[in-house]
Amino acid sequence: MLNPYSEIEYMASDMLGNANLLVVDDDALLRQVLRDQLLSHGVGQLEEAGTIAEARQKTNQYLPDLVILDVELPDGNGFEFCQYLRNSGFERPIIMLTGRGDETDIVHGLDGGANDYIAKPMRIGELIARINAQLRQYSASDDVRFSLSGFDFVPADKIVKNQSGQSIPLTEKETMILKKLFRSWPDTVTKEQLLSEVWGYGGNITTHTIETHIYRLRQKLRRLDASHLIETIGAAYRLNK
Amino acid sequence: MLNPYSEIEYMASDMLGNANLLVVDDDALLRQVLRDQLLSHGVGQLEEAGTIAEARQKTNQYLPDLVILDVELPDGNGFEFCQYLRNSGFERPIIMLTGRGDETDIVHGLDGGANDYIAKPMRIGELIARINAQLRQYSASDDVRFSLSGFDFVPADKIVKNQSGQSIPLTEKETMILKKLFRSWPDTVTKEQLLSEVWGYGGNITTHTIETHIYRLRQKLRRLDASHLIETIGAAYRLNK
DNA sequence: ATATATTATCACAGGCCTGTTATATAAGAG
DNA sequence: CTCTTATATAACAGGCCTGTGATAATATAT
Repeated sequence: MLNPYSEIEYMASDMLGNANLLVVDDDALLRQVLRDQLLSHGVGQLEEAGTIAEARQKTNQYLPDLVILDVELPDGNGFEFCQYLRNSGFERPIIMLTGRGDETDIVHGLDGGANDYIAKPMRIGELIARINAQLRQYSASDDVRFSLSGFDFVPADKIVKNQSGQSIPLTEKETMILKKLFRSWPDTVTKEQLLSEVWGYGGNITTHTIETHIYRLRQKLRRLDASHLIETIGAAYRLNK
Repeated sequence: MLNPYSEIEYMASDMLGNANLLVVDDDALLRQVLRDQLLSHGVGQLEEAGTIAEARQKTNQYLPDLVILDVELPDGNGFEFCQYLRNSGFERPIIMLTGRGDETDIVHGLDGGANDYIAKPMRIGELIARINAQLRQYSASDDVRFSLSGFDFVPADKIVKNQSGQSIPLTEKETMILKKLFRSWPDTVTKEQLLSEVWGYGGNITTHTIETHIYRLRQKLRRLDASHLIETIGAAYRLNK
């Protein structure tokens, strides 16, 4: 299981850049501070809500990658909204924010489906780090979805969608290849990387097989007007914006 | 995406009972406190290490589901060991524990691959809740593995292993069915649940198809001397210890 | 510019996956 | 105990997946 000979250095990736966040807090001043800080840290997209009603609407509309949720809100409390989200099938990270740091509150929040719980006044660097940690872990979950320039890829369903709602089914191998490409974006992925990631050690496969699979993927993507999505960079492939 | 009509109440499941934990701390007294508390909360299995060398050995030997890791250790620091684990391919939750609650330390720990970071003296209820939260999230990751009475199931590899090391490959559908069964254990899973979970709405499938798949699964399991693993309870199935 | 190597495209075929049909066995009702 | 229903077992066949062989197009080198 453990491979002590790995030569790849662990690097905390900055997930914030591709993330779409929702901040739910009735304190407009705090929202502003968070907005400034998150934007300056390069957050992908940022939505805000001051009430639970608004949060509910924005969650549905934007399907954020992560929710930062205050406990005390004018039209209800965050614990209930968190549970509502979980009951609705929302599986993405929720970080609760609160003025009270009581242990019972923390336990309540976490047991209610929150992934993390931070007491106010929070330190912005810690918050960013915790957001990154949550996004990092979520990116390894089997609920994860990827989006790039309007195209949605849902590994669990093995489909790619375009903005018009057209959807194309993928095979197992195609899904694994695309997953690797999305996870590595904006970096390139060599054929050797695909070999070891998708086929593993047992695979008695040449790189030519990969070329064929890429060809088939491109064929399917063309039907979604996404023929440009996979580009060839030397002996590697990369997703193109 | 969101399904506001879900009738299933979100329930924070207690993941601790099936978990195998490793506590790394040089303070024997603290370890004892943790051991008592975790055992009284029904932890599955508990290993301890006082040094990094010991931790390294025990991680390899037991492959714990979660690591609780102190920062200051006699033969090195926890940050480095955390990174070592990540570099080794260890993807399971790591919760760092430390006397210092400096923001830089927290950021350092989280960016170094830790999933959570708690400052000492920690409150035991919070620690338990955070352990549960991490295990809960990990159980949705695509790295997850399941074990029951000596049989290992690795969804990502689509295989089942027994203790003698024999391994049987599973098909896609078999893997999904077994995943649902393991996730629901020790509860039963009705055929209707399998229908909606594995085939979803589009599936024009009768419950008889499920019976066939269960039959095939049992056939494969028999080759591992695990014929007893799937039992029939009325119109439902369940994993048997 | 020509030769060589790499990548893209296309067709083929074996094999595995999977839902169905058919029959046997077991469970449950009256 | 008998009849009825549900579940288990077994064989079948169509279809999809996937690696490979063959050829065309493109890139790279000399």
